[in-house]
Amino acid sequence: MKNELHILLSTLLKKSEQIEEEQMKRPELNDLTYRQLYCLEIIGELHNPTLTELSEHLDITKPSVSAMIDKLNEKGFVAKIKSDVDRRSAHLHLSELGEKAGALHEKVHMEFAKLLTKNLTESEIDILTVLLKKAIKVFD
Amino acid sequence: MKNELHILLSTLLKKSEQIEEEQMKRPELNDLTYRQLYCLEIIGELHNPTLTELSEHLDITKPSVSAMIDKLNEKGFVAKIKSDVDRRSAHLHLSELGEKAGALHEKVHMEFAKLLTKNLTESEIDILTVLLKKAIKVFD
DNA sequence: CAATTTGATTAGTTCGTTCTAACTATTTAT
DNA sequence: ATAAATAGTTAGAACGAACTAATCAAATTG
Repeated sequence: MKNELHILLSTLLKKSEQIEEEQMKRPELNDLTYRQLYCLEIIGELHNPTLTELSEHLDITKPSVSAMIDKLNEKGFVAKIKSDVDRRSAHLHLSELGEKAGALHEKVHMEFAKLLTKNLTESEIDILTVLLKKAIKVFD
Repeated sequence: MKNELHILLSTLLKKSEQIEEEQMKRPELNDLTYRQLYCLEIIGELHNPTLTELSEHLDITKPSVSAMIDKLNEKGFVAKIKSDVDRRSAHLHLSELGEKAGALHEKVHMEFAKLLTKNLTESEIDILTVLLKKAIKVFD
């Protein structure tokens, strides 16, 4: 019995991984790799970071980031905008396409949640919410 | 209110991804890549497949699989055992280390479930189980 | 039995991701 | 104003992951 929840959660997690994989194949993502997508995600979170800032957050060297951004730039996902304040540095801006791609991870989670609540009534959703909120405290 | 569950699930999924990432860094995995780990997982599921079978399941060419297996063999995760029935072919066997690595994904899911139920009472776990079982039917 | 098919390998290529070392351009500090 | 620090780039190397084309050896089939 106790094991049952484990199996359910395992199914759940596998499903979300599967949904993500499917989403990665969407043609507008132009064969983005997971790494490149993650990069866009972080750029979105940091709000137009410089190359150095991005490099620190990704924990890879600046030349690596530079190369990666070049590719994302060629593919039309980001633009490098020279700073007026410090003319050595440039800020990374997501294009419309880049924004969409960067939000994909979050979107997958949302889609997943929507799917998961499809078979539940309002009150069941409320109970589930309360339980998960309690369960999740363990992560604090 | 309705959105709250979405956010909770998003947190949950992110946490499971984070746990997986941490597990990947364990030294006994000997710098296995995600792809290599996945390969071990599939070998485990297929029970000593031949190279061709593995190639079909991974949906990559045989030379690609061959190269990958060579690396996993060097690292001590798999062995190639020549078949007695068909002497052209070899069956892939996981070493003890390979077994453990291949089961990691499942183990992460189990660990996650255990963590998640830590703050819940028995009856709460029961309710959660019922709700998730109902919710999960949407995937059939 | 000869011809074809099949299982696996080898050789060579491409691309992504990362590194270090060395460089340019600009800004800051002595 | 010169020296030191910082932002970013370029060049060159290494590895992983994938591909195609060609080959070898064993098994199957006509």
